[in-house]
Amino acid sequence: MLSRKTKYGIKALTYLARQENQAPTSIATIAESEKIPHKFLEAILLELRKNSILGSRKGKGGGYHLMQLPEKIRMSTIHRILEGPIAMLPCVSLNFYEKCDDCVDEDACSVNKLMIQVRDNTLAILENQTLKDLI
Amino acid sequence: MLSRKTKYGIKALTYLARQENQAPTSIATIAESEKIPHKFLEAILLELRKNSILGSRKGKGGGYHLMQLPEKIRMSTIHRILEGPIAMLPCVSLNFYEKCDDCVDEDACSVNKLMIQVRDNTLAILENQTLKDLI
DNA sequence: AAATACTCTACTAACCCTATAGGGTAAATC
DNA sequence: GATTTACCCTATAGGGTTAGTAGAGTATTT
Repeated sequence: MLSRKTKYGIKALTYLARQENQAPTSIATIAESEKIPHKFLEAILLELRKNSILGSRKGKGGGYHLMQLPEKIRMSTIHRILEGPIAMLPCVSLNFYEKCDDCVDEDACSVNKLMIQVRDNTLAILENQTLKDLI
Repeated sequence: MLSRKTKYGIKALTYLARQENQAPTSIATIAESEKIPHKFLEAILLELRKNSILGSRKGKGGGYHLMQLPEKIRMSTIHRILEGPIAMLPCVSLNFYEKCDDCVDEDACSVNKLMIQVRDNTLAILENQTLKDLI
């Protein structure tokens, strides 16, 4: 299941992507429009900023804005930042690989093979879809 | 991320599927071979039995056995029993549908559309793959 | 200077996951 | 029919994560 954090994050990003001008949008504006708890959204946008997805401006008229064009922002990137690995198992993850405690032979593991299939498919979708496609 | 419960469950099922005869296999045997905590495995197999995936026999020489041929057991079924919905969001689930609190218009929800794609793809794999394919 | 709005730290309640304990019950074997 | 084997069931506990809250601090614009 997708965490609320990721869900809120994607909704906030699409909100920003729908804005026509580059003017900053405040946390409060996004929170109200998308029905996201203000303080929770605050933390999410901060994390996206630290990962160079968003930029921010303080002071009056400040807020957040996208650092790239919506068509340049892949959903796989967003997923990895907010939700973590795309793979369903650590032993199947490309970016966060970890060996299983209980697995004697990974190549012979039935679960491993199945989940690699799922990962490849999900990854293909998330790499292909950009923020622009979600508008 | 896939829970250990599901992972252990699949491993146990493939172990049973690999057995040539129909003779019952005890929990202890599976637990040792697959390095699964005995008591935890007990609960998992019980759940699979309640869902008619497994049958059991008590007493000496007893144990668990598959109720259907491996090629008849779809991974989507197993996933739904042990892990729950295949969809990443309740509002995207076919079997466990639930409306989102924060969503005003589901048809206009960007996350919803994205996750429907992911679900359709994952589902296709899990419906197609059977226990026999995992051996 | 004052207002605005982002930044950071800390905290909490709730929930789920994993695992364990211990006894109860049914059935096969001797 | 006693014993053993192995399933069946309930309860519980620790740890970790998630979701959300609170409040003070800091930077910037008007």
